[in-house]
Amino acid sequence: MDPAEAVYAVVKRVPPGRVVTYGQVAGLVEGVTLTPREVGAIMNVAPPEVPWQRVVGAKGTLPIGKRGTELMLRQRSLLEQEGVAFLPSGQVDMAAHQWSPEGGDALGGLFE
DNA sequence: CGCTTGACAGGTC
DNA sequence: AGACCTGCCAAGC
Repeated sequence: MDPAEAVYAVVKRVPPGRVVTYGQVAGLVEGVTLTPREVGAIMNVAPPEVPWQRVVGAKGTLPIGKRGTELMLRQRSLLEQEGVAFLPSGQVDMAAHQWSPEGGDALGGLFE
């Protein structure tokens, strides 16, 4: 299986209003050895059908830096539409929105 | 074939 | 709290 498709499959499992970290995705992908960097590189070329905006840094940070804030603003916009709360610092509220593969909705109560 | 770079993560200074 | 270093694996040059 191509690493890229494996990553897409994982990201697609992330429900709206939830986010995962690059490291998490890297660890969730089975059969393929990946690193957070690989995930990022793959996200960069992810097709529209993949909710790449739900993948954020370990601290809820958005991939700002190389690409400029342009991408970040679009990502924040998409996430806000899904009900994701952003901190004043411009990061995702991880405590309330980080997704767990086990049980998937472990933080569901918190989200309400 | 080896060095550099990369939407990261974690620990240390 | 912010800056810096190391580890990770793959792809590009």
